[in-house]
Amino acid sequence: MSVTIKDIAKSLGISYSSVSRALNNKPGVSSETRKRVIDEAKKMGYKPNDMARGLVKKQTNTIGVIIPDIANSFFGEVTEGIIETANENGYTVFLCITNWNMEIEKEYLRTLQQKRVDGIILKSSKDQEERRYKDEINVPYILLEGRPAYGNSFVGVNNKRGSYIGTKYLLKQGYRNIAFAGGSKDSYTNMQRVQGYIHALKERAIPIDKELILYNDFTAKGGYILAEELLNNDKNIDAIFAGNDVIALGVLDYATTHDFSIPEELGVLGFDDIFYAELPQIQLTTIHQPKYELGKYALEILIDDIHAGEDRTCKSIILEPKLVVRNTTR
Amino acid sequence: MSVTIKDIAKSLGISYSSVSRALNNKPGVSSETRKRVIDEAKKMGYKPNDMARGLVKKQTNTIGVIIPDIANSFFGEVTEGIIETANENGYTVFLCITNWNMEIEKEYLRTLQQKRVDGIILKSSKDQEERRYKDEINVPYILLEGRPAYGNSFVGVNNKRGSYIGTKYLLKQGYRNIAFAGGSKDSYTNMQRVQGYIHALKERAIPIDKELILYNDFTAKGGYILAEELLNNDKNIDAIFAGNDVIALGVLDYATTHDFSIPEELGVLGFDDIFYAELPQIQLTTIHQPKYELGKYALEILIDDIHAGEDRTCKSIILEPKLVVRNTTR
DNA sequence: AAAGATGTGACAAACGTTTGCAAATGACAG
DNA sequence: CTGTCATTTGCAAACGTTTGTCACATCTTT
Repeated sequence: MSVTIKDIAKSLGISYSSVSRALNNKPGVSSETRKRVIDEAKKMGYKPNDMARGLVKKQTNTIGVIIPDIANSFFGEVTEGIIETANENGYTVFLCITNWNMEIEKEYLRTLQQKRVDGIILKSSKDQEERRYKDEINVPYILLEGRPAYGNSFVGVNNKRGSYIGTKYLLKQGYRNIAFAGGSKDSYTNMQRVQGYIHALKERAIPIDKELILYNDFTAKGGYILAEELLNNDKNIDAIFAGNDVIALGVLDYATTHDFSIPEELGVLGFDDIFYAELPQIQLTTIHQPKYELGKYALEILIDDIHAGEDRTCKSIILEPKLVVRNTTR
Repeated sequence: MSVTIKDIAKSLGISYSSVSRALNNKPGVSSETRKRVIDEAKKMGYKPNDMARGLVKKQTNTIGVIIPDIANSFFGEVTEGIIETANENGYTVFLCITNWNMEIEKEYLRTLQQKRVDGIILKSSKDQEERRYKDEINVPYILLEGRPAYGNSFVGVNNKRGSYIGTKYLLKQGYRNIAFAGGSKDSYTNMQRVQGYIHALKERAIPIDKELILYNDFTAKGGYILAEELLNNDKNIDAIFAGNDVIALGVLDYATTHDFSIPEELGVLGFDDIFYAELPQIQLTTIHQPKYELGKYALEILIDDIHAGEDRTCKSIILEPKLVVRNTTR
């Protein structure tokens, strides 16, 4: 079928080990033979077979990345950080999208290991499951944005602090009845954000009203539904802290189509600072996460872990979020 | 290191060919041995090595997908169609993002072939280059959304017709000085859209003013720059047809921040119908492309081509776009 | 001119599978 | 009790590489 190292050897009348050495810039071949080999390889259109190579070298220079949703540009930007850093380090990224589906996530975890990737970066769709993976995954892996470390490396942001800052800001701006429109209740990230929100309220001795804390999906649709629910009771809600920017978008959708004036009548605060938060038509006030850096650090730690081999020690990196004020809060 | 088929064989005292047959549901082993093998494999945590397997079977059940930009949700949705259809058919997708960089594109093309993917779906960053690939790619591949077929399969949309419909609609709505804010001049897709625009104008005997047809990137920034240029001359432009929705977003950005009233004073028309075109804050009138289907058909054709082997015959699928009226046109 | 040092290239094993073929086993009929 | 099957199992080659070891030339050095 395709040209192999042996074909080159035969055509040049030398042994194929010499061809291999020539092509890999290994010592042990004269520069003259090396040149002949390289020319012949190009002429014959030789493409090394990474499977054969991987088989003997026991490494693939490939790392697997599993994320729930690429349409959410939060993950898009993180992924960008991962891929660029990977390429700079000579790794290729095998990107897997689970669509928030745990079955698919497990499937990918298996596939990646069968492909013998050198390491895995995982954002699980369900933080609870992560501890189980300890036994199932036997390559270096690192958890992204979820519950820190069950004996594995971790990169994430200080979610609790982020929503604490955000809630404090809303209070400072004079909002009094602040609701929380959360994502999945199963999400550790989400619950951390709720914690920060509660913490800020308690600090000001404001009683926590459980009915103001609702959960749905991390989607615009989820936000729309929660907004509808929150704005149609007698609670006089004057601000909604959304679990993330996508949710906030759904909240804004409901609010603008139902004539709530923003930011006077209703303040809206997001979390993530994805790229359309700053579109002039949207101008969402939000908590900024360093997304590209998240990906970059994840990959860098992973590579450290890979190089360290069996006796790797796990690390956690927690980055600090910050408030970005735009037009959806007064 | 990790458990192999030989370890299982040794531990069970049988030959490793039997283990292989048992694990692959091949005939030639008694159901009793099969059961013992499967149990032992699970117990030992056996994970087949896809590289070794791929080496002998000469197939990887993996297809490579190369796209310029995942942040552009047009590609995001197409990719979704590809990945889901692939999984349904037992294939895994190796996703590669080039960032509109031809160097990276070529690099990935090489990498994918070294990994011996069974086929490739390619959206090139520069349609011109595609004809060159004929010799460089020696696995089945299919071009996505660009110039149809140089002897390879193709899936795309009728761009010319799309912009023809769009321009006609703008005229019908009473817009008279319609400019075109295009993406890359190197893009065949882009030029087809320009053609459709010109065609519609000519049909109405409106003279073509070259100064109203400008090019930049397929980015929001590009759109912003072009809008600035188009709206600051004496041409009295009353509508801008953007090369795609992302460009349109940039146009809207400029227009709203510079007090053009939309849609009265300025009509804006996009192309693609990506998801935020329908956000209530945006409500962009645009030409809809069946994105998911584009990806789905691309994959299906590719699989056909793979199965057909050497004597595959190339196919082209051209889908029809349609107009979606929202609020950026009167 | 003999001995050692050096550089070049060939040979073969190994990586973890699949699979064609041969061998062993057992059942059953003649 | 032998011969003929069918079934189950084992052996070994193959896939395309990398790499340790060894043999051979060639070139110094004394």
